[in-house]
Amino acid sequence: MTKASKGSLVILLGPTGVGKTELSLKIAEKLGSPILSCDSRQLYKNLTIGTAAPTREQLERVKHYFIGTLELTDYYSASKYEEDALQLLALLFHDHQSVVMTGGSMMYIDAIAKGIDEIPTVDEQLRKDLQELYQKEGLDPIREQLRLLDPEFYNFVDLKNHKRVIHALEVCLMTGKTYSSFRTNSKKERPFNIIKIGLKRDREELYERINLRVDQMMQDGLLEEARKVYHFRHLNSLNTVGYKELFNYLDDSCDLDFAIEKIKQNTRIYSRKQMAWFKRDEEIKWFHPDQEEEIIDYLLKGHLS
RNA sequence: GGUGCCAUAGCUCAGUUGGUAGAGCAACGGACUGAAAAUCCGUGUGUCCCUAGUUCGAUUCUUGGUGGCACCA
Repeated sequence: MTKASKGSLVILLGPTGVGKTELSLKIAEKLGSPILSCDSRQLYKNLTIGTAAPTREQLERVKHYFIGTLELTDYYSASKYEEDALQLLALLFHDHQSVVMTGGSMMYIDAIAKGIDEIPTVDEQLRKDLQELYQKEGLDPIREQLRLLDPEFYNFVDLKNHKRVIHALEVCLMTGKTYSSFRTNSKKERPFNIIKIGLKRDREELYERINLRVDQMMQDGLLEEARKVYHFRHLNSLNTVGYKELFNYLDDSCDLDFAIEKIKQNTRIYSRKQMAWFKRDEEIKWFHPDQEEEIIDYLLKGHLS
């Protein structure tokens, strides 16, 4: 099989607010590609304003996948995304030479580009039970069990991070094997080329865009959107910047201005975490979002098959 | 105009019986494989308002300013 017949996945990544959506449309139009969203929150229905999902007009310009396809109550994960996206890509590469993937969910991107280890999905009841134990007795008894069942991971893991500790124990209890034994950390081969384009702005510029975007979201009716999903507030899908802060306001535990400031602040912090993650990825070729021509040049001259 | 109180980190404030200072929040750095917009870890960034004294040494005490607040006119 020649390189040319494989097809190319152009991954457009970068921190929130940098300008991925608009640029992804231009590039997809230029390449005649569909867009595959890689955003752990835009996947959900009814979160369009707060997640800055593509607008109806934008969705009409280019065919999008993985926007608003999940119910707020649906369970989802990076590994499920890997599965779903790979399946879809196999289909799309039948009649497209390239597909544009865009989004900022770091682990989802890596799940596609590098793969994620095969770890069994945790049984719902077991998760509930451990959650209950954690609520009642704290992390100590869970840590202790993990120490006995998987000393290797116990020594490796951040013991203060309850999510990691609990998940490792879940897997141990469910499979009867150590969690470590599932962690191979190997890079998976993909049947397509991968080109990573990173979008970057000066911090000051990015922060200003984020602040303005939050104000715009409020004008567009974010508060109303949050109110509509308020009764689902305990779900993971709504443990999301832009919603959790407004839920506090709706609970009467802070005033609206404070909630809005918190949204801005938490979005800025999130953007930094994204940059910290992306910084380590040496496969990324970085551009400013205004460098549309350069990016397309880069893709056409030798990088696209 | 008079009297009193205050001035310390980006903000709100502790504190130093005289040996150049510390909390919360913010800010910043990092980790990250099935909940990841999640979760967790780390870091003090400072003309202690200015000036002149006393002192081996002043952010701390004294003098005089400047600014703010309160009360009295």
